[in-house]
Amino acid sequence: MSRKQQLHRPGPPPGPPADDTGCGVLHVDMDAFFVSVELLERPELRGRPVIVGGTGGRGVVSAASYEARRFGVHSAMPMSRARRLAPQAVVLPVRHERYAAVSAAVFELFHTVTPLVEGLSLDEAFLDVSGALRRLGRPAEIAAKIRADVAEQQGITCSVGVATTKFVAKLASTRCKPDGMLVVPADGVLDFLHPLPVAALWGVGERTENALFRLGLRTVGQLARTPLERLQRELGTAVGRHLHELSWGRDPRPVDPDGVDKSVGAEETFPTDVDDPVVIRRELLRLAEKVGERLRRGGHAGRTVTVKLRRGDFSTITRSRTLPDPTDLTRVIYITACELYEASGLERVRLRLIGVRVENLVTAGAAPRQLALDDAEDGWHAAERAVDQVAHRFGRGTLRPAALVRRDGPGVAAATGRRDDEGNDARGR
DNA sequence: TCTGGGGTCCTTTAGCCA
DNA sequence: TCTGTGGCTAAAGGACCC
Repeated sequence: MSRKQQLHRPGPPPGPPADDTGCGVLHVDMDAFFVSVELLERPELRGRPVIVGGTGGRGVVSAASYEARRFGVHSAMPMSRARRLAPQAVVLPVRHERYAAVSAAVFELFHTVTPLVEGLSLDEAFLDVSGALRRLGRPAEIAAKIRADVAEQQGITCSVGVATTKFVAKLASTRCKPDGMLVVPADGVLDFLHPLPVAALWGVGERTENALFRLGLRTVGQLARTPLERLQRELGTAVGRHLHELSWGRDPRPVDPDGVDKSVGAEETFPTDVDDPVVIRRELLRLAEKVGERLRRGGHAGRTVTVKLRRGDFSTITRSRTLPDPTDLTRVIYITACELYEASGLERVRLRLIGVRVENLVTAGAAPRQLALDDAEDGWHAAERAVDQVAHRFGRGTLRPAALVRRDGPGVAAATGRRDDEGNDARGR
């Protein structure tokens, strides 16, 4: 459960069906998705507090069953705290591939309703059903059918918000969880919105909520009646305008099925803080490999490489460099990341997390390349694509840079002729 | 209590250039 | 020639989302 989901309150009491005329936007949200998928294979756990999340020393909760939520457990909570709050809870590790498979099936079902499906994450999506009314019925009927089909075909429940805009549909689905549906009629938007707490608004997190409290604003209605200029002065022009628009139910964003990736990144929190540059560089290589492989798989290349370094005290810096040409090469990403790390002044500082990200993405085929480098680059491209293919066929890690092979690992380590902790020089591999 | 990992978007600052 | 200015881009940090 996200912080937003903690704002959940029971929906309106049952009454005559709300008027869904003009409510072409559906927000479908799976209930406790990761937990629900796990329960498909572990039905004996139904009705018990179940938590899915990182089981290591520094893990957090990814999803909690509604039984676990009764103990105050919610997503993003440190697992150590969750275990204290609900010691009897069953804790399961995250199995991303499993959730992705169920998610793909659910999205396939969405596409039988409308091609206008905008996924927000594995477990939620917007659907624009305004073009499907003649074929499938009124929006509320379509929503009910989706809920029934998901339950029947996948064995899990979802909640659906039905409204005129994405933002209101999303709020509506949150308010009717779990296993519910809520229609917000076009002429009832402000009645629905204005009593809600400001934190219900998309874009109001802890910081902004506190800032709004300092201004004496606790409900969406109070925010709506605050002059735009004052909001912009206190929160910044963009955020102030954004929240003011939302508070009046104005959200012109269409359901956009063609979202393109803007960046690809990978990061890792160490089990314990690390200050050994050799270990850090080896992790940078591993992360660069992961990012490079995903860039190539997605047909992307990017111009800007960013490294993220988080100290033991949680303070975080980022350092980035924009390259002359877009790249999808692990080698280039790794070299750049190492140079940024070395120039950061944090080489002997204890770090709890490092990350590598590539931004300013373009389609790989369209990326310009320096003529002088083309031959050498082609060689690296061929080599890295070969590694990708081996990984695809035999599994990740079958072929890997010598620097990533542990001395106690299977066989290959001996061939590198070096100690594991010397593996910091893969830049020349 | 002690904070993951994948992202997007916004703001501020600084340098470059016309 | 010097100075101011505005646009643009890059870099860095931070808030927020699921």
